[in-house]
Amino acid sequence: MVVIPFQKGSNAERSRFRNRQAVLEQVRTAGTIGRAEIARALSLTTQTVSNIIAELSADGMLLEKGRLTAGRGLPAIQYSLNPEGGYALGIEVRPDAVFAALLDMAGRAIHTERVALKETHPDMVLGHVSALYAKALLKVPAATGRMLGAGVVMPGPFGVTGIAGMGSDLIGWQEVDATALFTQSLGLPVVLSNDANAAATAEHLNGMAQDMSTFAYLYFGAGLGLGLIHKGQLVRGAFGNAGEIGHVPIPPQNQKLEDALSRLSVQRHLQAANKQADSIDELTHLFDQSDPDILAWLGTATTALSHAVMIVENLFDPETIVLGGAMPDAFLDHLINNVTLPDLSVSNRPSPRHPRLMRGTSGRMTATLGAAAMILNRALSAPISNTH
Amino acid sequence: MVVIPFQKGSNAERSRFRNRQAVLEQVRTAGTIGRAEIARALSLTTQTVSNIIAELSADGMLLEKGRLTAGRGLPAIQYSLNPEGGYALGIEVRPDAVFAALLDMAGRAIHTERVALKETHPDMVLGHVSALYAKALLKVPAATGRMLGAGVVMPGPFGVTGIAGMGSDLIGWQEVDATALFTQSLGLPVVLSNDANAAATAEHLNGMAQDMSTFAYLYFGAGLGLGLIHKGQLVRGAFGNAGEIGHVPIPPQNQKLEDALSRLSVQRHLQAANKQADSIDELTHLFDQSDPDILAWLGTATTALSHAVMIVENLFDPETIVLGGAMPDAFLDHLINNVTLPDLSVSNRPSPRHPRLMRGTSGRMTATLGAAAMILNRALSAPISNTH
DNA sequence: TTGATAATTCAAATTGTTTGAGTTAATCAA
DNA sequence: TTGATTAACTCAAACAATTTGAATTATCAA
Repeated sequence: MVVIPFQKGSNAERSRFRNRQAVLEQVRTAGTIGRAEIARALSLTTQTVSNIIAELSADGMLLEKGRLTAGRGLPAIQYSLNPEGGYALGIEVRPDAVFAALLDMAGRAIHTERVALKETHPDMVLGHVSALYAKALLKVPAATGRMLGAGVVMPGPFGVTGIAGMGSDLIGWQEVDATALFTQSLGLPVVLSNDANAAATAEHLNGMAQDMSTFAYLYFGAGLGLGLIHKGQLVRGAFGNAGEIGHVPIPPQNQKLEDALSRLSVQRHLQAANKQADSIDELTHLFDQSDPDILAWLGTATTALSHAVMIVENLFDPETIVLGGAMPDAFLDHLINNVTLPDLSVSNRPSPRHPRLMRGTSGRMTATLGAAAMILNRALSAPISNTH
Repeated sequence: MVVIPFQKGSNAERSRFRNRQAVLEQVRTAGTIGRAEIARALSLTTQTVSNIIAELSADGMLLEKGRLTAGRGLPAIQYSLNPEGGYALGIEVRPDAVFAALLDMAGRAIHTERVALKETHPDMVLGHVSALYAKALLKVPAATGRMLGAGVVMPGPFGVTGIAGMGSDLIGWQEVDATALFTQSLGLPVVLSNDANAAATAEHLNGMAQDMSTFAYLYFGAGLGLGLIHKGQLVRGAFGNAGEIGHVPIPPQNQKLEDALSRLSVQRHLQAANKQADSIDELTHLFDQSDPDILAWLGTATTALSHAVMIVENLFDPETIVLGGAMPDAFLDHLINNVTLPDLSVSNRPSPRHPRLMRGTSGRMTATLGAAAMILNRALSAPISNTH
């Protein structure tokens, strides 16, 4: 894979690179599509698209899918992405474990694995990550030589922020250039981000938000994170720490949002009642039994969610807010069905195209899959250009 | 001015357009600069930059500024923007008045004017706007034929939102395509936005935030708005209504942020004390006398600001938050100097490059000048490309 | 069967950038 | 003062991409 660095000026070669990506994006979003249609969508000539498709086919990125007869004229040869044309590695580093997933270009998880982590110092983590990568390649030999890159998800905040130690930051990672370390260790292009951004990217690529270019993702991790995609691009902030919505104080007690709305919050609540449910399955089980403590927690969580929605909708005006992450489906559905949607919001429209809240991917691997999705997204979408 | 519509695919001609804009951006940010330096910054060859500069000079966009001898080698011919190379019209429509400003390419206001408005129906407003434009051209004949476009600022929210009538929306504008109306009426390319976005753009182009690519702008209008610039691009949201931070409830009373932090808020506060101060000058005067009601208001406003900062910093991770708008400088300075900056924020860094809060442009015309700045920004900056 | 329509290909033309050689004007060092 | 070095700039030719226009193919509709 040729990696072209960010350049401000354009020339023929950079145009071609851009057009290649744009063609891939068209094919991805359409599923299967012919050259002429791509050409129209991109304002290019069919000849140009033909040239690019020939190249992509030769590279094994596209598959020919026969001709589609649609009305008059020569039926168009259809193309679709070759799922085996490229692979992306997703890595999620948590304080107690490392997760890995290998996705094919269609976004399917071909292989997943986790290892427990005794300590989080970089050497330790990098060793595990390399081993996981090697194992994935062993399990999926077809991916050798076709790796598009690795997405890495780590607990933020990134960089030196003065609130180190207050959050969930990993010990030993405050002062290092994590991207460089992973790049060197894996020998792959690396994209680093937090769990919420990764999950949002996955939702954009393969999930509920495929047809939206501007949406928000409320990610339930240990705390509560916010992933923002605006005009197809992640909003990461100046230092990569945007989306820390969990820190925001909410009425009436001025508590932090994530004190009421996060996995740690449920677990603390259960603990106070001398109960325990560390896994998603256990939580689901309690919910299915209508456990009163779970229901009580969901009550306060619902109120908290309403505040979060108020903030996110009025600040971002998203098409929707997707809820996902390491929470049981049942919890997310309950929250969505019972929350009071604020009236005083720019998202309060008479006939919205999408519900204001939707449930996205959930489960333990959400962020890991999202990490890989960031790589796929990069490979399969055209750099945005001109908002003028 | 050739207007090139948004196209996803690239070709030689579109590359040239992009490179022209990129060259202009380099010249603008540098002030004066030589070709070779531009070429290095854009990863283009000096030959290419030479060609483009020849074209721009012929178009009257650039001025030659002699040679700069800097070390060895042939001294570079310096170029800078020709202030008279292009002009931008700024229009601000308020419920009771229309403001207009004509800026040259250097961002200087050459001409400003206002007319009172009896009613806000589109025909009425468009008539006034056309007249203001005609008058501006009469006053500044050099601008004829060199207009880059018109920026228009109107009270949001835009589109149908179900909270119509609750905000400050203009009567008669809910169901119309305002951009199309202004474009047709003025015969110029039009960019439409809200006051906060316009002010933020101005601050980015000519103000405190020139060297920042990601920052937030808290705009004091009648209410409180938030303008967001992320990686050099405005974050407008899916429907153009992002930034309505004034709606967000804050502790302890769950009141709206703008109930404590806006011009209407001061005025209501004064009214309750049987005082009145409708203009910025009158407010400044009261402040200078240490009026107790003003000081009391500033006290609650400071607390409210602290909450706003908490939300904005944690959600966006900006380089700074600029405070500006239709408020006296003294008020903004007082707020900045007395606010308690939240500890639990990703912006709480040990040695920040910029203060977390800064005062930007203030005064009655802030948004009007910002409206014109949106046009200058569009003409003088390269479309963003590749965040990969 | 025939004409219209639409996708595709081929070769030539076009646009804009890059390359490489040469010119100019400055600094630096002998 | 002179010559070597450095750097900006120009010119013309080469290059890399897209576009253009004509020809080919396959389907639909009358």
